[in-house]
Amino acid sequence: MTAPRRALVEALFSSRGHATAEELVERLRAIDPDAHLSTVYRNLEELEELGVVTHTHLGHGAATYQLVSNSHAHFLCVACGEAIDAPANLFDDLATRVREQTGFEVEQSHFVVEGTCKRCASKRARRVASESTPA
Amino acid sequence: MTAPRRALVEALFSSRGHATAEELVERLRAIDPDAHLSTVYRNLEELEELGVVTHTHLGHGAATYQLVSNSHAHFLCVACGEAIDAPANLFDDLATRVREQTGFEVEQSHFVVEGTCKRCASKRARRVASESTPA
DNA sequence: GTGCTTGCAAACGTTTTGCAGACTC
DNA sequence: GAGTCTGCAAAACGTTTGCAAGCAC
Repeated sequence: MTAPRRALVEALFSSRGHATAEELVERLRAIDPDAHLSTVYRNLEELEELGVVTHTHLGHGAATYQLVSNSHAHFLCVACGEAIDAPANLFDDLATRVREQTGFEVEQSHFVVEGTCKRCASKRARRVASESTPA
Repeated sequence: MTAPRRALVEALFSSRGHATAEELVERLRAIDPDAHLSTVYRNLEELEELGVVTHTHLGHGAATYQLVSNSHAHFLCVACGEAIDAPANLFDDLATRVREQTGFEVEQSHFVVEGTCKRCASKRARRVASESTPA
């Protein structure tokens, strides 16, 4: 247990998910200005093997890392790119049904459901409505 | 409509999904050896804007591209990395429930559900069983 | 001929790797 | 003292961009 590793775990604890490696290293640098990105990646990899941490790819950019105990599914809006935490209970039935039908064990905590968020959906609905009632 | 573009659409049609940009350019090169990756990316981007194509990030590597008409959800096994096509009907209830509870419009065709496939799950079950009954 | 499309090469952002020195135990 | 972990620099990987030449219309 070295100092950077301890600091990384603390940063993960205080981040409640959605933390990229870049964000994590910045938090470490508040404590140790020499903290390095590759160290963060190496430790995250190790923590992931130990089953303590998962990562998620939200959209195109960098992956976000979170403690398994904190992890949850996400809704990702393809229109505005916003990531929304999904209530876990929504997926209970799905997981059961998938297991019955296909034998696949869904890991609820670690995936991304894409679509359109409320705001963008209603924006789109308004636009469509105005287009179909020409001046 | 240029030759490479036509060839790309044909390649997409014949690929039934799961085709990376790299794989697509290779298929194009069977017809035109000079076909270039950046052309593929540019055309895919355009086709995506037109709503003809979607892409999905399966695991860590390159994104896979598919025709919207061909598209479907995927199960991705975190143990062996295999991508399994998911039956679409599994997500109908989920989509309805999510809309009701959160206002989010799930786009069923374009996401990845992670977990453990049947084979890896039973492998794991066997391993756990043998560990708990020591010689 | 105009304007969009291409191939190329070089850049980009994220992640991984090789190495020598520093650390933990 | 042995072995792991770190910082650094450089590479790898997928993707994007600027540019000049080439093509469709």
